[in-house]
Amino acid sequence: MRQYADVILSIESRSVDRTFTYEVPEELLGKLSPGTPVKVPFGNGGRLITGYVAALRESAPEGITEFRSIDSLSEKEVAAEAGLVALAFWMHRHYGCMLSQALKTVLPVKRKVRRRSRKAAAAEAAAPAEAALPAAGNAAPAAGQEAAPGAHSGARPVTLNEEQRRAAEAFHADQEAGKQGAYFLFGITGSGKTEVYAEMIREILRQGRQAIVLLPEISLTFQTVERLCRLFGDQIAVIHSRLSAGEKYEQYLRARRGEAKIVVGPRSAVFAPLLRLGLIVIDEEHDSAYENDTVPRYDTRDVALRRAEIEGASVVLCSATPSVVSWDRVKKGQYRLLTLTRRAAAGAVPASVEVVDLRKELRAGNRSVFSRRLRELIEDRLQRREQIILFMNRRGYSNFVSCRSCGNAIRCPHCDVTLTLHRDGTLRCHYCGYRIPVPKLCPDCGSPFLAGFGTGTQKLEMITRKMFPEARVVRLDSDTASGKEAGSRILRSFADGEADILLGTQMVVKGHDFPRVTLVGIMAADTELYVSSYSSAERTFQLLTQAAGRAGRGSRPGTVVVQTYRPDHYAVRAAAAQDYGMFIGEESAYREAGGYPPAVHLLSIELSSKDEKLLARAADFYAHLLGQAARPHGALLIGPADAAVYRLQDYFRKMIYVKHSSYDILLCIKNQAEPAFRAAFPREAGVLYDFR
DNA sequence: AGCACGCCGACT
DNA sequence: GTCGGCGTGCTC
Repeated sequence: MRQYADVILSIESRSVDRTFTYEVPEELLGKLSPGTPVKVPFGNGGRLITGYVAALRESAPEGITEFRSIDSLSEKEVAAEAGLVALAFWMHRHYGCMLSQALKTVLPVKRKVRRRSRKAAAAEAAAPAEAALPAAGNAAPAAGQEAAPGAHSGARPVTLNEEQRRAAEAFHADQEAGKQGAYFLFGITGSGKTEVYAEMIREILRQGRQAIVLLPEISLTFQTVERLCRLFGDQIAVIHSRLSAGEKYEQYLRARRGEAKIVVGPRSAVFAPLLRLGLIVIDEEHDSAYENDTVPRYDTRDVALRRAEIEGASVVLCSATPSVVSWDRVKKGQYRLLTLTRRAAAGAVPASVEVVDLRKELRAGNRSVFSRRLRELIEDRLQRREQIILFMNRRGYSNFVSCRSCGNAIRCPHCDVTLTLHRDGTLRCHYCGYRIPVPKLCPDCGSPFLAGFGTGTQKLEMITRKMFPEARVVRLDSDTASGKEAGSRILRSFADGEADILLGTQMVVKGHDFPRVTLVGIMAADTELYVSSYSSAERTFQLLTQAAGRAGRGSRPGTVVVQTYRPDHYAVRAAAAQDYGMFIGEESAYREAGGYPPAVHLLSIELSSKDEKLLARAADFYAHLLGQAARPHGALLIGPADAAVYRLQDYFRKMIYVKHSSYDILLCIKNQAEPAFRAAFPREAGVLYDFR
């Protein structure tokens, strides 16, 4: 009996982007399965190429008579789980990337751990779970939370409130009935979602299965990681960005050997090779960190759902501010909804929110970044020795520097954006990193009258220190958090009460639990609203609600001050009212009327080139091809149009959009038009596809 | 990707 | 006359 194997080659080229069928030699019969790495002869020279078995077959495919034989097993490579191979095929189809790219994405990177000092190795052997924690972590309890003696001994029971218990029991009932499925755990900020999914994980462990917990950014969610480590001890393998490739691989091995039952990590952990996957938790489901920004541009939420389907596992998405797409699926019954409506900490109630109209402040003669109300409340909190968070969605010192004589703002020579002034006297591009010292004279007209406009976190820090000299202030943004563990160190010191005011960008609002914070100030609520994107209102609402959720998590009630020039905008009003229903109602109507996801599926194509003329020709040609492919399906073609930032790092960029109610039809249109485009522009223009 | 075959310019 | 440019095409 002859056996054949379909093999995916490790060659990244569209021309070999399919499987090739080889004969299985006698000595390899029974030794191959989907995911086995092999060496195969390929091409005229018959040189040996690494590939992965995709499937085994008993009969040869039609139309081919001559077969080469698999040479040998490839010992150097890591074997893939069969489920992950299936997932790679799905990603190949769903995101239009090459099979080899999809497979590479799904496989752990095998690399040796560099030899460490004997001391470090000994410490690790003594406390394996601690080695898995973020470097500075070591399961130190956060302020206001109980220390957990003997945390490493295993799972510890937690008491859930009535609501939490009901949510967990709904999951348990389904599990006992053998029903796998997708759930949406919708709970207001501070309602104790972590405890609920921890309970679900416990159920999965009881079944002898394993779980994956996905978090948006590990360094900024160290509190959640620590809580999970306290609950599950050394059953956890934590994957975080500061681990070397070898250390990551070691954690995956622990999971595959079954030593670790739970893998906690960022989006790439959705591919963790587990023996018996039972549950994937996606915490803070709405976070844009779940969208991969390089090829393949996968959406972790969809990958998780697909992987769970392949392996017969369940998925739980969690958020206080569900993404519009996920909520649409809840409404369509694709996710079972579990709801938490009350804050879990004893006596904690949702914060009260005050909206301050900055236009009125200006009219009243207050030109400071602090409204009178916010200033008053900060003074009050400082007096009562309670903590404050200030959120400002822009880093640097001044937004831009412009000339008072000719009015020109100083721009990046590589990107179509203005340069941001930083306190060290440099002008920086936040898109490409370009930096120069601030010029003495205007580069356009030679005038010495240059001035910075707008406020970033650095300037806010300076103003805050000046206005509240007695306050201890720390700043958290990508400038101060650039070091190894700088981000979590700043957050930890704030949690330990070493500062009164924490100010910074998005990073300060990401799901932290600081019970002593009773005031959150949102300095400019509407900056995001001026970004021209169909999802800017969604991002604004999420940001404001998450920021508001940082206040009043302990026993003292919290207050949130939202400063804005757009107090009438529904994203601001809904966030102030902490009313998700109000937001989603308005937002769904807007998406429906404008023809944006989830009302339709949207394919965005970004073309880029250093050659502007060539780019224009390529974009026109591709739009023409796509138009031809789209017409019979009645799909809508938009563009080509210049990207929002037309020039980025010396590359010009144009966008083409295709809209249709069916995802499959969008894929089909892309697949139909792409070969002709590639034939005409083989490599001069970069193309990036994004399916929503 | 890599390696063949293939048809036009300046070199020992 | 031949050596070699890289355009096109194929690889189970």
